[in-house]
Amino acid sequence: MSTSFRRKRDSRGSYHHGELRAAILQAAGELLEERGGADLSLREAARRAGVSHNAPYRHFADRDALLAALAAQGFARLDEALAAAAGGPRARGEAYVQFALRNPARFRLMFGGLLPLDAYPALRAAAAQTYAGLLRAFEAVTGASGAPIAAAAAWSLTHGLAQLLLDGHFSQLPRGEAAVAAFVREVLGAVRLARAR
Amino acid sequence: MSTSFRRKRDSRGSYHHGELRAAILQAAGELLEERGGADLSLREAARRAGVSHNAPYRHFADRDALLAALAAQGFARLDEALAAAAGGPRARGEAYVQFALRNPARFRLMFGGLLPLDAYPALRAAAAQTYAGLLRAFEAVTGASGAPIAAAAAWSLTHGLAQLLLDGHFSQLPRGEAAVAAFVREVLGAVRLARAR
DNA sequence: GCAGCTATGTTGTCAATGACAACATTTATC
DNA sequence: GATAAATGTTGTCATTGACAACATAGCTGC
Repeated sequence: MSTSFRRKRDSRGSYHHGELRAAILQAAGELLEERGGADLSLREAARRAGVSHNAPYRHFADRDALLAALAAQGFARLDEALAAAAGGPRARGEAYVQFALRNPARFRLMFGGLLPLDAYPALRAAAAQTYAGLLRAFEAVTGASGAPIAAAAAWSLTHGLAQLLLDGHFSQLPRGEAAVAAFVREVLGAVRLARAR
Repeated sequence: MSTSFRRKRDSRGSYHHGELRAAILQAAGELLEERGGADLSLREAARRAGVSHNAPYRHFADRDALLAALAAQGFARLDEALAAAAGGPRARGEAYVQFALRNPARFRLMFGGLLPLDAYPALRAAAAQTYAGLLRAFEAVTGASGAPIAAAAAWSLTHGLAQLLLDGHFSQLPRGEAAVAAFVREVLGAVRLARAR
């Protein structure tokens, strides 16, 4: 599927690509999951998209800007995954962890601190939107006054669990997706949020 | 202080450094907090330690090995900080978050997934020891059977909170160390761990 | 239809880096 | 004291991010 939009309308190699920004994002996204964010090179993404080593600079100011775009894309996808998870906060938590485990490099890029959030307003906005969705979900449960703390606690719990699982810190866990899912349910279920005062 | 052990016993530039491994670790540790783990270069660490660009390779197999050593050092320091935090699990949680906020780059290196944990047994051991300490602390509270899940939940909560704070995801927070500490207490306090079944 | 403008790719180049190889100098061992 | 093993150094290479200069395509107004 990736070659279909490589050249615009004729197969003789035309000078302009036409969809290069998207093509680079796509190639970089593949590289991201293959090699991790730290080893993602602009030049290799360009090679994979079939363009010269400097072409990406027309669409991304520098390497960090490309990473930021990938991370923002990640937040958008996470939002979708959370929205699709019907059920209460607990179902959302499970979806959150599942997203992390299925997109490890992407997730690490989003939260690994490689990128200065403040330098990329679009990225910050994407992250803020994820948080806002979480907050709304909690306001329905705890009432508006207790929501911020409850949401922060729930997000922390879920996020930390995802991160620690990704890093392999629960090494006593049996292998297998089902076992992990059960563990996640158990951990999330072990927690009660105190009522707002 | 860093120059005192630079040359062994005479000030005429002797060929052998004598404490190079420690000196490189020290220099790299400084660079880590200044620039973050992603931009830490072996060559700059060497320069800072006053040796040639290739000297570090006598003590570290490659760049990742140096990072792994820094991370392992980080786990050891975290252990100390946690052990020093008298009081129940909650005090340990606060100490954990505080460690992260005071050593952001180190913390990210420890948990950022830049290093494949399994490739560095010493690193894995250091991380496992931190977890073991946590487990012990919880066995005293919840009894042996409920401890693993309770400890996992507590660690997840604390770790996630630290990570999200580091990334600046709670942007509505007022600035200042005291305000952050209060927020941490509030979030950690909002959670109750269910009793073991 | 076409003259020029702007966006988009390309080639050329540079300094920094990680890594390897070959060599030099110490320090330890017998 | 000779000789081996450690430890540092110099030399070199391919890769990379970034900048500059150039080339080509597609669009605009006429």
